[in-house]
Amino acid sequence: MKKKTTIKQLAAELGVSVSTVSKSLHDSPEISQETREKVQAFAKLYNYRPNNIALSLKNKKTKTIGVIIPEVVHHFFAMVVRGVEQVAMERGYNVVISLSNESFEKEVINMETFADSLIGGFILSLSKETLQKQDYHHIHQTIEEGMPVVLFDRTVPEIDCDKVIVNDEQGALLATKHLINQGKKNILLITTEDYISVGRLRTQGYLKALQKANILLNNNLIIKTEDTNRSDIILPLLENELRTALKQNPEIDGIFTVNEIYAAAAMRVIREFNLNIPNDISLVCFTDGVISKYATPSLTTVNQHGTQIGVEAANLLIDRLENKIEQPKPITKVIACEIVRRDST
Amino acid sequence: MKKKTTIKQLAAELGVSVSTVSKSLHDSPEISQETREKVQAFAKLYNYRPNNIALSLKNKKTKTIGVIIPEVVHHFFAMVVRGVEQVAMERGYNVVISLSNESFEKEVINMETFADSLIGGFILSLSKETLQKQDYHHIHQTIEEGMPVVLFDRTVPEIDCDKVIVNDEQGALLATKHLINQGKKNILLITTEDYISVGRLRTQGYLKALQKANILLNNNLIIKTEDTNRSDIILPLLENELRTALKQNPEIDGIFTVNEIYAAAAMRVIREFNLNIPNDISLVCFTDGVISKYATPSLTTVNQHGTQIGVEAANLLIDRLENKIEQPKPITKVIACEIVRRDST
DNA sequence: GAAACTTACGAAAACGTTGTAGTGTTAATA
DNA sequence: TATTAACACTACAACGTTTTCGTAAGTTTC
Repeated sequence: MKKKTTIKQLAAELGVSVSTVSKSLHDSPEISQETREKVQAFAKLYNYRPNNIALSLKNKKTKTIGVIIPEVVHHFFAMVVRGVEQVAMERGYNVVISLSNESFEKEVINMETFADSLIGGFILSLSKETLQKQDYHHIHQTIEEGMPVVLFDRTVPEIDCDKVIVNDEQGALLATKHLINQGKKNILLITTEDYISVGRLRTQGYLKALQKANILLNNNLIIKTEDTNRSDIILPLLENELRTALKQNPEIDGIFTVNEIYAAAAMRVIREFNLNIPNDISLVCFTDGVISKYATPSLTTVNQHGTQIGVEAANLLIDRLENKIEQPKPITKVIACEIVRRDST
Repeated sequence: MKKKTTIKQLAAELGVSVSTVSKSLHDSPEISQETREKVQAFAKLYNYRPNNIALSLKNKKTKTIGVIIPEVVHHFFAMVVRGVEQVAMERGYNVVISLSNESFEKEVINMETFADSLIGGFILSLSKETLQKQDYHHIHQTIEEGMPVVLFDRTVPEIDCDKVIVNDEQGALLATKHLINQGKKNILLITTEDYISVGRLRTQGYLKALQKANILLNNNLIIKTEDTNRSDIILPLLENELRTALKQNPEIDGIFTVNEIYAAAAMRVIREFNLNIPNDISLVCFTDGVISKYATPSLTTVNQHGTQIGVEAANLLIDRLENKIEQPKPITKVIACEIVRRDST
């Protein structure tokens, strides 16, 4: 077991000082060509690689960005991570991912642990619990300590920092309009309670689309559910509500859901009623994930460009870290959504 | 913007030495009760938290474990990460996740960057490209440098380290037996080429189950596909092969696929043929993910207990790091699979 | 009342690296 | 010949922390 080579060891082997080695490796003109080449050859031979911990201690900063997401087992967040990772790699940064599991407490602990150690800045999406509690002291404190923070997707106006957000309202508007364009007039919405900002915005987009098309709002056609992790509890309730809605409003000819799982539940119920998708009822949902792609029929979705969000967030953060942005005021980037047409409409 | 408090600052404020502060914070008996309390109160007031980078430099080790997975947008790997993260949190470790994107080169770069800096040990699953190339020098080198490595799921015998593996053969055997128990006799297998170890093992399990039930192997009932990320290219090919197989072997009454996506493709084709699942053809697949759960009908699957694999891997690694394992020889833990019965059988 | 011991604290080295400020040698200039 | 300049290198502090080894006082012991 050979331990890692240090500059000191190289210096001893070569009979020169530590400084000479360090400078040679950085091609400093202070050192003669000859010595430089000798040192570099030796370093290569011994497979020398600098100890980043020492560097970090010296530079008071690390080339690591921390990503905190509520969930990994989640298509959208995974896509964002992929985008962040891609940019970080290109620009020479490491990515540290941590999960809040939608818990306020874990989010706080994670941020503290990260801030304590190796992180230059944060990219994060708030947990549901945090949004419910509306307690953002940990984020404020981190920003206070001079650490750049980029919020994505689940953001709040109370926090003053760079943000990358999905244009949820526009996405929902597109989706609803898409259904209307197919001649559908009685569109059911399955959404979440309003404290989830994205749920609220998507509901707004739906309403706006109806308004634009001069379709009168029918409150019976909106189902709002609690948004918890326990889909095994939520879904049966949701399916029941949907059955009732379909029985009481047989005129329903389109359904728009704010996520894939609700769409999957909707498909199940629609099939129970022996209705055909898309002929009897068209179906569109938010989140262009695996369920939509591989369902039969495949689902038309609203793609939120998760990877692109990750890319933008990472670039924003790294630009801040490297002082490449003159503008001191926080920047908000809005990523437009796009309809992915498949067989359900 | 208030910068982070250091021991030095506390010492200056209190008019004592740095050593006294450090010892007081660690409740050393060398320091009087009175001083200790004063220092601790001050530390709390100033919101002091130790700088982990300095600690790492001093201790020559960090409380961080690196996880390298081929993909985040993948249910099984995401589950494993969740398990690792859970244990790490409990035992006071950080988790750094990085993605190889199934690329050999990225895997190597990631390992080097990690090894250079902040990592105490690795948990990883080999990329497909690495498996194809059979080039494991980067892993060997890391182990040589004294860093514990735990391999999971995609492992190879050439690497001598701790491993946590899924009992793929047993899982496949269970799945096939499950179909046989339902009275199915002509079971089609959709699997990957043999260089993917898990594909090979699953194929073996299928064969073994047939043998045990005294069912003669029919080679026409095995479809092997390339396993690339480009499912948009692979799936249409696969679906065509499946159509041919169904036409030529109308006696097929069960299908077992080695992943969810192939199962989704199978569902699509079965529906084309106007056959009923599970009455005409029963369907079982590996990977208990979202597709199986939310499909209609929901799919019977082989659950690989991803979270548990992550838990075992993390515990194994941390035990090594903390020298809690006397046994110097590598340990291999085998996690059994389990059938999750749903509506497709 | 001196030796031995305890208590409570401080000085300094160490971890690996970088950059500033020297230092000694040789060569060019006045 | 003395002064200066260029060159090629070294010494050392610093980053924040822990820990070993002192070392002053004060306290016991005989």
